[in-house]
Amino acid sequence: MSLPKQHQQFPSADHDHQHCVAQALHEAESYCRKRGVRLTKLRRRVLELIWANHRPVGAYDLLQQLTLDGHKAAPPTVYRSLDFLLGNGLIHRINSLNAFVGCDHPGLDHTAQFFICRGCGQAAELDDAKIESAIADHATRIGFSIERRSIEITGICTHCEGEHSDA
Amino acid sequence: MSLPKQHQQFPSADHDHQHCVAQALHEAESYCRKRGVRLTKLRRRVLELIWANHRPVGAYDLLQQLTLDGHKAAPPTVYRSLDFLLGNGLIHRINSLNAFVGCDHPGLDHTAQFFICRGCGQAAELDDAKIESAIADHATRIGFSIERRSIEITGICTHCEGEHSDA
DNA sequence: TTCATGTTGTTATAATATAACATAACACTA
DNA sequence: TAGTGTTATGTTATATTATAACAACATGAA
Repeated sequence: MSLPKQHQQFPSADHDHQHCVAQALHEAESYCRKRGVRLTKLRRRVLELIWANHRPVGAYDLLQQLTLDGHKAAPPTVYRSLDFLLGNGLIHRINSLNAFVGCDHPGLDHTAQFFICRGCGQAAELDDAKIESAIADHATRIGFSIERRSIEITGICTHCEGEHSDA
Repeated sequence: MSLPKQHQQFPSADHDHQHCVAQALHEAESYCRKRGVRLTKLRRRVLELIWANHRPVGAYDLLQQLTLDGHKAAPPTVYRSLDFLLGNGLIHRINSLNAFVGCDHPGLDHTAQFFICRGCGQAAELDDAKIESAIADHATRIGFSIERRSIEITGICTHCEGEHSDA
């Protein structure tokens, strides 16, 4: 029972995950209301499924979950919801995994870096000012105008370290 | 005529690209000899095709090039060469583009960051110590053991800025 | 030459993602 | 509240990216 947000940290195994999900959905609702966009039932459900844990989820996993719900869905159903959620900053895409993970502080223009544990599969979203400024500085130096970042660091998190020798 | 290496910079349009390719192939050969691995004709050709310019290239583009060569190739042919080149640090994979780009300073353990211009499609490979140490510091702080990095910054390079209003 | 290993060929298929058009839901207004 | 434009979803087909599995060939060492 701890770590109300995954922000900057890997959540411990016993954290109150129901709280993460509830808060994420609540924030998404208020955020969409504020922006005047519609968090439909389908989109809300997809977001909820993505938040099932702190691991990035693939589009076809989501599709399978929807099917288990009894929702007869096809790929475009999922991808359109994902596009909406991405476009409104409610989720992030993890390119190195072709997968999607919830964002715990919705907002279009925040930067983000991900540490991804190959042991437990969890992803921690960071917003490290030093990393961001180091990148921004380099961009300035070479006259590059940044539009998007994809910063994905893979390895082993503190909880998994030592639990198994390697894999 | 300038910029013998793409390192840290976007190459200008008129740089001596033949030189880039020749040097990359030469370095690859000596690197493979040193490591005792075989840069076969096919692998060398794939590497050469990747170095055709400073833009990341897709696997199926390479396949098409090989076919134009008269080489009747199938996807595994290309992917196996790519695996070899990746495994020996001769190319990098750009996850956000599902594409591959030549590495100009072969070596397995170097870190790398990419600035990718959506105007000209070129990718500049950086090795910025400040970015790397900012990431390493954060990893240390949260007890994360880094294995792989994928740092891809998309935007507009200095050569493309101003050339066209937007797209 | 023979064997072991590594490389490439070949066929099939998996996994991820989008195009294009039809239908349904919603929300505004007359 | 019926009509209308817009947004969202359903549906079918297909594009794009990547790998599995096994056969054939090449290379180098004994």
